[in-house]
Amino acid sequence: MSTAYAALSLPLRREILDQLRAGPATVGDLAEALGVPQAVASKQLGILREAGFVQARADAQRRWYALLPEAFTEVAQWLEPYRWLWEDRLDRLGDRLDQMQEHDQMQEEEQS
Amino acid sequence: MSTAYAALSLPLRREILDQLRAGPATVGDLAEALGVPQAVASKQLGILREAGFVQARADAQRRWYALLPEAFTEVAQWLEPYRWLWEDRLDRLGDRLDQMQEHDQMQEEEQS
DNA sequence: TCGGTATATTCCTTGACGGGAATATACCGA
DNA sequence: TCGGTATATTCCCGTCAAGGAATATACCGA
Repeated sequence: MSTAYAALSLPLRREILDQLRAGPATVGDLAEALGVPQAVASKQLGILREAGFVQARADAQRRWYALLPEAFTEVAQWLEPYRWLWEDRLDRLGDRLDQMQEHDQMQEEEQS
Repeated sequence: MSTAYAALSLPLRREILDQLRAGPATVGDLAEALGVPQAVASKQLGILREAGFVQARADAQRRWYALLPEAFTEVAQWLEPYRWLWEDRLDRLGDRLDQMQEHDQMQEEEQS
């Protein structure tokens, strides 16, 4: 359960991460939002924290959990070499494949 | 073990995928390249196939396994909404460190 | 100090996975 | 048809994860 991938293997943990996209939340908030006992939420948050997906900031008795780039970056980087696999299949329609020019000239393209 | 994420949780399976980036390979090839028994390779390939990462093409007794976009796309799409997390951190690292305390203020308590 | 609140941890049971060994299945060439 | 080759499947076992229940820990307000 140490790796980031293993942490993502449980749907509940992915739901927690999805939930945290709305902003930091406490264990109780997440437990209620996802309909699971407090102990379960706490345990899974511990695993997500250990894997580097989230971070806890103490505020008296409560812990505000928030997303952390760490593990996401790890997964994204592993996935990167496979990008061609699905990319030149998704834009199969426009043929305007100017492949991988990620952070080069991303000034004004908000009308995608 | 049904989801793509669960399939990625085992290092050996990720190694198989990495290996397949070089092109299609047979079970025996992969087993030898990764130093595992044939049965182990076959079993893990079955899991990867079930998860949609690879595809098997029969050629007499051998099976040529090749990468398949399916599951990669699934993972990539799930990861996409989190992209801002690590992107505007690689770009402007060091300025956006106060993202997670929008609606509460810290009162200089690093030594309590 | 004393509840009351919020979270973490432990114990326990059930179920599933990973890997080894052996066997089964499918196919080739002669 | 008969080995020989390549792969899949089954059985077994050690290990570990998930969840529930209960408890422990830490902190607040009065």
